[in-house]
Amino acid sequence: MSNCEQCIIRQFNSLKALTRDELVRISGCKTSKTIKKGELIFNEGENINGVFCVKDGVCKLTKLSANGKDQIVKLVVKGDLLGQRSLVSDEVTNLSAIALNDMEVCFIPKHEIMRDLQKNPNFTMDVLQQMAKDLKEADNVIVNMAQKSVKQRLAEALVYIHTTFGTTDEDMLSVILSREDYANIVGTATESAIRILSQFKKDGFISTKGKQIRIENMNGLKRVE
Amino acid sequence: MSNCEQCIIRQFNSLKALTRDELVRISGCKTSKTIKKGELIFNEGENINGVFCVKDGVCKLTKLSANGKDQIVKLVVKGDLLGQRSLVSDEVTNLSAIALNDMEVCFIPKHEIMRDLQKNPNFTMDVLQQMAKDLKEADNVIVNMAQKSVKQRLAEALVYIHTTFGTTDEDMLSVILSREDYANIVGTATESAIRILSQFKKDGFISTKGKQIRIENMNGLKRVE
DNA sequence: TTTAAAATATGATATTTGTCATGCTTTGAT
DNA sequence: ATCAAAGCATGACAAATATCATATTTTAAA
Repeated sequence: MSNCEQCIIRQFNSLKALTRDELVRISGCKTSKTIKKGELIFNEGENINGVFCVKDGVCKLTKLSANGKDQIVKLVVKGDLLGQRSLVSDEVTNLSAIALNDMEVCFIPKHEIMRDLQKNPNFTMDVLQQMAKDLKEADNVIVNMAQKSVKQRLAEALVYIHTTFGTTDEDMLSVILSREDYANIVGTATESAIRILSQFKKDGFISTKGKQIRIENMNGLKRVE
Repeated sequence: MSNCEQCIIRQFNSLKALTRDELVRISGCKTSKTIKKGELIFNEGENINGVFCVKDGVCKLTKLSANGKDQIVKLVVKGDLLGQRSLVSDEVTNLSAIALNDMEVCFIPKHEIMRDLQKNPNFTMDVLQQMAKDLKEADNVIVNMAQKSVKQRLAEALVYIHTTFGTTDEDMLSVILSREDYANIVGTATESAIRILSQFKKDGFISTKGKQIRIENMNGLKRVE
């Protein structure tokens, strides 16, 4: 059983605000999980009752819309805490989480961490700060959705994924998404996403090798209108 | 000088979690302001350094997009706290706030309320809950923006404004927005918003009298595709 | 009250995006 | 290795939305 106190991942999220004693207790009650690519971590409408600390891998947070399509609301990176909102509200979650590659996560039950949330102001403030940041990002997404073209949004998504998740040795984006995923990030039809990616290839902005994508001209993408 | 302890508005936001002593102190340092319709309360990029407790009136939170259009991200009601995020982060605000009708607000300086945020866990938890709720709503807006048609979004906006802000004696929506505001809520061209409102009139879903709008057939609006 | 400016309305047209159809590739299970 | 299923690609067309032009109405200032 690994140990939260020694876990480096902690530094990247609100758990860094916990004291040594709190960490020891959390260490004792957490459960580690391995999640395979494509697996569901939790589903919209479930009661998740805890938070997931993402030690490795990436997952998507999606929400089913009325027309039956999934919208990807956020990509969650290594280091993030998943399900923070479940700590604060007793409602079921409004999002689903699905692994985009193999993941390592620790699950910390709500009732254990709630103690800390109530007693350690540093921890609470950190959670609050994280949520404020999420909210600000959500505002940006709203504005982009409302005011930018599909092509611009897709270009930005590629840049975002490049800067956030980085590249492989061959400069390929290290997070591999299906064309449908790209469509669900920018909120368009799958065919439209495919067409625009093809266009980007013709323009020399990207190159592809199977599902892998390499950005060839970052500035080109940033200038898309 | 009015008194926070006796103020009913408090019941509608996180300030309800403050103790009597805390309220007395807040009462002493707050400033009341009257804001006229159309006036700017704060501007994107400003350091607001406090929260506004909205005693009366409605305002819009907007964000300027790259193409020069304002996107309305949220409408703020009587009872809401405005600028909560400034408490948590030291960054300048990412939004502008503009009054949609005459408003009464109290401004509470950040350094005063921060004390409470750090010392009263009930208050902190309440702020946290409010932010979690805002975040959930923001997710819904993202999905709607991405997946629904302009017509659907505009229909929903009308229903939302009806249920949230209510109507006058004559059943007119009590919040009066320009067509441009409607366009900026749903993220479309002003002409498109105007056209769709005209269509809704022809369909008998709404009637208008100047800028005022009356919903004539709520179910019709809810069934728009 | 008059009058200019702003907001609303609507037509014509261009552009963007979605939908349906069909063929080609890749992937993964047997 | 083979084969079906899933994913990718692209054409043809339809629908939604944006843009530009111009008239009409409303609003607010002098």
